[in-house]
Amino acid sequence: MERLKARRDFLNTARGAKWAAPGLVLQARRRPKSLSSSEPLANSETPASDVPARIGFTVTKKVGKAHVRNRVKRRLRAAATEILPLGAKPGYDYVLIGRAGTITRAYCDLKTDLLTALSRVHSKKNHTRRSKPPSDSSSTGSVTASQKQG
RNA sequence: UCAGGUGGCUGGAUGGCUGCUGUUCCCAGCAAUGGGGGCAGAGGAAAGUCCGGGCUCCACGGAAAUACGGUGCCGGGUAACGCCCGGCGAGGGCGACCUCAGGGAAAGUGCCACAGAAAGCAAACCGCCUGGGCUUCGGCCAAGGUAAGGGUGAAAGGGUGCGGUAAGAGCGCACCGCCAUUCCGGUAACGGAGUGGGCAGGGUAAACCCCACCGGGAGCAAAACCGAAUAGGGAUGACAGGGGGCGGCAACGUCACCAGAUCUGUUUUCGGAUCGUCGUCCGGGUUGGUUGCAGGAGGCGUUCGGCGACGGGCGUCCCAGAUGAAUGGUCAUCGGCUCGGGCGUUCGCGUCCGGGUACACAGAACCCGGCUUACAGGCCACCUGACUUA
RNA sequence: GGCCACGUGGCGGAGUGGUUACGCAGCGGAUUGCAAAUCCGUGCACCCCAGUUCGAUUCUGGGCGUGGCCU
Repeated sequence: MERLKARRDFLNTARGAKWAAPGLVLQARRRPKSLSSSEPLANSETPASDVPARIGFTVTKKVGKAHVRNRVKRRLRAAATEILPLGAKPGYDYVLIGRAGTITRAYCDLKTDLLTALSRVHSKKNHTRRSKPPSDSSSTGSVTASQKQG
């Protein structure tokens, strides 16, 4: 699977849908054609379904020192190569963010975390983060939030 | 047996499934490429970036000097070092052994708060003593000699003891310390012995400073090469703006009109500056790619020289090379750690059963020599002290 | 990866070898019918560990943390 390498792609993906599991955080976004930077071949004639999904990893310094971050990235990469061919959609960019609990979480739980995060992200794929949150949050909370914004 | 000291080593193991990077071989293919196999793949600190080099670029006549920074007992090792080895001195420990930025304070300057009479040049607050004067006989006054005692302080101008004296004082003597000098040992730092001097010269140089030695600056994101698309720069060639009317399907032709936009000086009048489209060429070089980039002050073994650091000879081996960054993920068994229980015990622990487990510190990024810091557990060698037994 | 700078109350921010200013914030009081403003008073600090020194926030060494630059 192709990897995300440029900082611009990571920032674009962070504007998409997001789901936080106990073991990881998943961000996903359908790739716009004009912003596909690292692929000069992807012109407008190829449909989006032929463009493969891409995956990137982010582990910040808050998680730990260098060898801890390496280990977190390896576990996320192993889980992604197992799970993403089952649940990833073509034309999407995915970013997996490691957390402090990634290194201690059991591997099967990590895989279920990734599966639920994929389904959650795809269920709210039409909404960006700026729009109203989906029906998970209670109605009173959304009302107060809208009142505060007003 | 217990308690220590020094030096060195190690840093979980095996297997199954499934991945990554480099390299090589085989097969298919014109090629691009695809499939399969073999081999190699993190550390003692890879860390901190604190020193020293290699290498690259810049500056420069070889270089030297000023400023600045660093180092600082002596001798050796090394490419070099602030590192290492051996020795010396001082301090600590019963000892094995450990620690030390360990040159110069009689070249100069500064500082030593508070307290204290006095903080650096010698002086005298309370005191002590002598003779004199006055006296209400309690003492007081001025002169002189002292620095033993008190008090302050981190520090008060050698220390202890004896003699000595009106009281005292290196005033005299003994020992210790200090200074100068001679001889001996040592390459030297330094040590030992003798003689002389009654003793001057407080501390601070991780305060300025003096002396000796070292240092041109920046760093592989250095540097070299290849090199698009877009925007922008330079040269050159061609065309020159806007809306309207008329003719024409359109391209375009023609007619008159307006001279444009931005910034700015100025009260205004009035000025000043910049700005178009297309083609070709040149130069620069952002994403990216290649080199730099792993055969090196290399590792291992052996032998010789040396107390040692280390050096010489011989043999043998090629041993990570990623770039959003590979060297793994997961499962099982064993091992380790830990918890609970049973048994034994020389009370240190051993063994059996069951449970848990995150399994020390920590991830190469151009390379090398050091230093510093972090580190569960385990192993080896030598040495010291105490106790017991023979 | 490489190269630098800085750590002082809750916050900002001076300072120097000898018990650390100042401002805002906090607390208490005065003033006011009640508040604000004003005035008075008060508490809270030199990142950590060693060394030099009689004495370290300062000087030196080592850690830890924060920030910046090169791309």
